[in-house]
Amino acid sequence: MGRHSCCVKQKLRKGLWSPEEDEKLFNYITRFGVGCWSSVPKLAGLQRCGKSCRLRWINYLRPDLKRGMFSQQEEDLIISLHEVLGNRWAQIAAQLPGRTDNEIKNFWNSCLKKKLLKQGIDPNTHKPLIEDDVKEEKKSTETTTPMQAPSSKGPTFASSHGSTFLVNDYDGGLTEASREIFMSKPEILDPLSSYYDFPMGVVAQSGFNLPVSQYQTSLKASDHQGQFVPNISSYVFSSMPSLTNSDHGNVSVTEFSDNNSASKMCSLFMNNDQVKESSSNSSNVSTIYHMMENAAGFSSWEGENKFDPLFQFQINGIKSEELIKTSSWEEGELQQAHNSIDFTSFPLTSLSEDLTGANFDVFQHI
DNA sequence: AACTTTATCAACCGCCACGAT
DNA sequence: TATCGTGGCGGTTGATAAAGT
Repeated sequence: MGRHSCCVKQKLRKGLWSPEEDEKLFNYITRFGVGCWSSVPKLAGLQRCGKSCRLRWINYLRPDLKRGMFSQQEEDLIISLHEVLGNRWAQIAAQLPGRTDNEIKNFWNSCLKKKLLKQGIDPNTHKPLIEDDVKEEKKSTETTTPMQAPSSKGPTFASSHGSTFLVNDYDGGLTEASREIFMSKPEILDPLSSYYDFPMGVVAQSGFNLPVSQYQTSLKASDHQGQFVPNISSYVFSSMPSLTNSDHGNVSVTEFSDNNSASKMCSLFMNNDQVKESSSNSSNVSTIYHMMENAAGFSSWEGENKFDPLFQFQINGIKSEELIKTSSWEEGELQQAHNSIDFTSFPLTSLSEDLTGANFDVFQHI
């Protein structure tokens, strides 16, 4: 049979992640950044393979994940992009900030495919289905094709964060422009650009649909020199596998709006009763971290009541050998991490430079 | 209430590409 | 050139919740 997985070979843990594991991984990555995944489990004290850690971070722990229901715009964009890109979920995800390829893939397979079929559209070809096809499709909805034939139902536009691109021309052919945009130059579409459209400093609105997850986060945009500023406003680690939206309840946001975006303070208050309820409903709840942030803010975890210097190095994107030297890492590991940290893959790296002096406070540990 | 079916989604598997040696 | 380690990707599985009977 096939190869043994790395987890089997090394007798590592598999399956669902515990809140403790999440915390360890999150702690590690936020402090030291994303470097060599294969060394992460060892350094973070996890009995997992590097691949598993990577996946957990990308699909679940990353602070810039949007979570929650897909909006109609997102849904439309996914369909448009799928028409062009086929099952290239990673490329599709690159156009939807805060969404993971896994999430989009699941959404496609569980919802969008069926939706299109209901509308009489072949989810593989995006062409109208004839009667027999509908029956056939319903029998085998799981079959997919890598690259779809162009649509013949007229021009198709894919909207990506304020910009709309012609994907198919009237003949149903994929336009050269769209090929260029979606396939050769994916970076043209700033995956974070849609956040620029968000109201300043507004993290969440009342009734905001928080995800069915152990971990929640929200983002805000900043017009700060056009740079994206992630807003880590709330973290909840628990072992509850799926808190419902209503479990998280209403989230209220207060915006302090002065002219300095760096000083904008967003405060997020969770209803105390809801917090209590969430906690008491699960005896497994191990940790609830509730963080608030200032405009540049990010906080270290409870127990380290100071901002970690290496993290500061990372999030500010400033080379600082001095800061690194203060880390407790072994010399070799440090150097390796220093060399291997992928700043572009970490969402906090694009903080604008004028935020470098910002304070990183420890917020509230519930 | 008990059981079955369906839907959802986190996580794993296996393959591939790429860089280092 | 061959081999190995690693990261990334898409397909698939399996656990769980929700809905249906």
